[in-house]
Amino acid sequence: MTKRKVAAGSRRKRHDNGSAVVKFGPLADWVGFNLRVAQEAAFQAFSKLSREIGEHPGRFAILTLIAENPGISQTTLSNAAGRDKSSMTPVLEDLVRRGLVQRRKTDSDRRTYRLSLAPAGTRTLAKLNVCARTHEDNLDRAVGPRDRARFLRTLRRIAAALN
Amino acid sequence: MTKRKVAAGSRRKRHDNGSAVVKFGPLADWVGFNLRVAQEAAFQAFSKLSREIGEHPGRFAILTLIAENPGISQTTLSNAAGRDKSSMTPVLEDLVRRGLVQRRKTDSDRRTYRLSLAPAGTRTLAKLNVCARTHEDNLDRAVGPRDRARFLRTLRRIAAALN
DNA sequence: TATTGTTATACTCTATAACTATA
DNA sequence: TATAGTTATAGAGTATAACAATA
Repeated sequence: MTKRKVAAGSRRKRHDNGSAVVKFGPLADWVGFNLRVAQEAAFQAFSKLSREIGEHPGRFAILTLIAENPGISQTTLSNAAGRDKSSMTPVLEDLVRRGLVQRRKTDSDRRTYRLSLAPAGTRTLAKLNVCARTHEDNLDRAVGPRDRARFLRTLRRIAAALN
Repeated sequence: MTKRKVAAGSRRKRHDNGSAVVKFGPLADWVGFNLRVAQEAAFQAFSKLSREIGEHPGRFAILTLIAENPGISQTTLSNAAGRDKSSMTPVLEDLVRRGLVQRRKTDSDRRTYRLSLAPAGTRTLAKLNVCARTHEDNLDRAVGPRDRARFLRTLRRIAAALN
């Protein structure tokens, strides 16, 4: 497509069907920009895998956090996930409605819910873990086994430094 | 840990004001998860800097791409930014309205616009570049000068592999 | 017929503030 | 007074499909 016989036209972008060569300039060397592009690509890839099993990609972190911290409250969960508690309400509502998460009131403080995984939630999380494993294998291939530990350490340092 | 000896209360999370210690389990070792957390922290930090000069963080990439490719069309720009062309319409509308970007029709193909920076756009981009420089300095400090090149290479490999 | 850019529309994700019920 | 969770609402940011003008 757009072959053009080599430079018959005088313009750099004869037809410009949207696939013209674009210069990224200094953008190409900024860590921030490359971080965003890499994360977007990775998230898209994981989204695709999780949609194949009929699950939202964002549910993976939530279900894992509940599994690892049975009895956790919604507020604590929100903070761990880095979101406001009000953002969690519809998510939990969905997970409870679909029988993946159990909510029970405590006696000691009847304002809070204690969250835990229902059996269906454990099964869904297992399926999401398969997705994550596949995804991680793809990432590891891109990162390379030698650099993985160092790469992880760098990512953690970035998160720690900019918070 | 697991000190308990103090243990006046019988529960691990007496009041739970949302700051309880949370276990991240396997999440903590997934590259995908750490990539997301790092990118979110970095994006938040850049957002703060750009909001301080009254600009949306997302405008930085757009203005840079236009500056580096004067005469670029909206469709080409959209593809370079990885978004649908319809997503670009309100963004460009805003930039043109504020006098940062110039749009002119071409003679050769009167369907397309040719985009370029107006003087005000060049000035705004310069200010955004100062933000980006500051941001990049913070990132570089977290990454470390030795690892920077390797880190960038890894990010690019991830983006290339998962697309 | 195909493409550029716009419109109409809708969906996701997120936050802020006000509210309730408890504490 | 303060906190847990909900509600109402709004704002980004994005996409899909249909469209008018042009190729």
